Amino acid sequence: MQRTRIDVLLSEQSVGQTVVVKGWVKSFRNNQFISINDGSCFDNIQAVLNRENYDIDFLKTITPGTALKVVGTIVASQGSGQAIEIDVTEIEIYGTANAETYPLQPKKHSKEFLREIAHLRFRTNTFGAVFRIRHAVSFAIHSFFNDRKFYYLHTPIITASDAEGAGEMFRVSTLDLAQPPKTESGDIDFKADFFERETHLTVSGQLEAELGALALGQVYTFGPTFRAENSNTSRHLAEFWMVEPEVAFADLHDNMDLAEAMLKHIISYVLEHCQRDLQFLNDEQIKEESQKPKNQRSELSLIERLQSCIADDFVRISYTEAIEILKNSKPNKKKKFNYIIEEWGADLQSEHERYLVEKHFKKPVILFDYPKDIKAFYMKVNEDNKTVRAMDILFPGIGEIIGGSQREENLDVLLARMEEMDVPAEELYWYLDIRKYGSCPHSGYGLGFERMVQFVTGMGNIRDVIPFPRTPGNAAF
RNA sequence: GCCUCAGUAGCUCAGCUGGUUAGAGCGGCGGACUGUUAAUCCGUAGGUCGUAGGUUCGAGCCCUACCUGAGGCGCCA
Repeated sequence: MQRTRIDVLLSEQSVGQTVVVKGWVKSFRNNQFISINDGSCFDNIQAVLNRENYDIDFLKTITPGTALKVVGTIVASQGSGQAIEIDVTEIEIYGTANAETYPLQPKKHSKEFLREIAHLRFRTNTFGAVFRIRHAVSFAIHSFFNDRKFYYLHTPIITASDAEGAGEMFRVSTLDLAQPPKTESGDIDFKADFFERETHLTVSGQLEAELGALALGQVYTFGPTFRAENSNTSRHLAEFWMVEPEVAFADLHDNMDLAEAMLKHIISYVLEHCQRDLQFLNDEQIKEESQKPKNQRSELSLIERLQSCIADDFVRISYTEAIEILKNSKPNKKKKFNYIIEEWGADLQSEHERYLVEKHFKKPVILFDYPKDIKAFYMKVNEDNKTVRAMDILFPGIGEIIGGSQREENLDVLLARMEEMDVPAEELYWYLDIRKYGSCPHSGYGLGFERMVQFVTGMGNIRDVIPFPRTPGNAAF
């Protein structure tokens, strides 16, 4: 007999039907009630057995974590916690979980502890919900771009270019670390390496995505990205997933429109398809915050925050306007900021971004037209020759979730910028060729996938929204 | 990389200004009960108080170094 998934069983509620359910024991009460979860949904099914029919030593092997099969009839539940339950006729145990050593107890565990047992944390309510939602976010991204006729482009993970300027890179090499081959001048001889040149893990697929966009029209990448920065924060990973759409003939405003529509699509999709999981995370966070003093609690619950994000247009203001707001803000005047905003040109710190999003506007903010000196070489220079067509989308609690720009399509201007910023033009000849032959205005952005999942699930630490986080000093599992 | 805080039983934590046998809840184990909802009740075991030094008659508590974790900052997505 085919097994029935618990999500199907709970939604169909076919009383009288005989079913086979396979899953893991959440709890076993009274030697009679087994709560079983199979990962198909948040909720468990309660299997009820007649303890008279079983040996006590057999019943003792049914402990939290045990994998088993039950066969039985769906009946209306006599208890109040659930509508239906299974009247068990047969149990088969696949794998026991020794209660003396199994670390997951039916009690609250800290996220830090669960991070140390990341191989088991999927089995908890919280992480089950988080990883079902992570899947939904991923699926929503693909459906959004597919519906708009974007092509999913797989850009390389191993890259030879060291010129992307997006941070420290991880080296890829098959050379003997202890005794690498040397050139006559004593340098490491990468000609002897696997790719016959120096290679690293990618820090961005953008440059390659641009190549695709200028032929396929509109493309997006969605893949792993690696940064060897020594970043120790709740929103940085050394290995993370990034979504990078790139659109030909799009200017910065088209780019902002696309990004805002995408973010709203993802949020709507999750609100519609992950109700039960979201409700659980929502309630957990209310419970957690009830321990805190009132002024530290969030004004809106998780679900309210998500709903408010899709209800209104995001605020769009230029960097120059943002500086004016910040200059005149209370924390700036009272010198509460660690970095006081004094003049145009200052790079915004996360405290400033948070002020704009969380205090001043209380909704997502898109900042655009940044000073060129604080932005990357490939961003299009405005007519004022002071700013570039860059945009960052700032989200409450997360900060920068998207960074993007219209790209510089003019070859001479781009070359001048690369010269200014010490980006070696020879290495990027292929990137420049795009400006030489059939260049056109184009734009794109990068979305930090885990930051999006963080926002949607309300998880405070990015390490809790990726199955096996890689951070400085940590690559377990 | 910098700053701050923390590390006590398997987990979550208490342990007053340094004072004698280091506590609780949950979990484990043994038993009772039986339509339970992280079941309940009774009993019981479990700790080189992160590691290494030091101060002191005496250190879980004070000092130094290191390790680990968390929060904040920087780098960014």
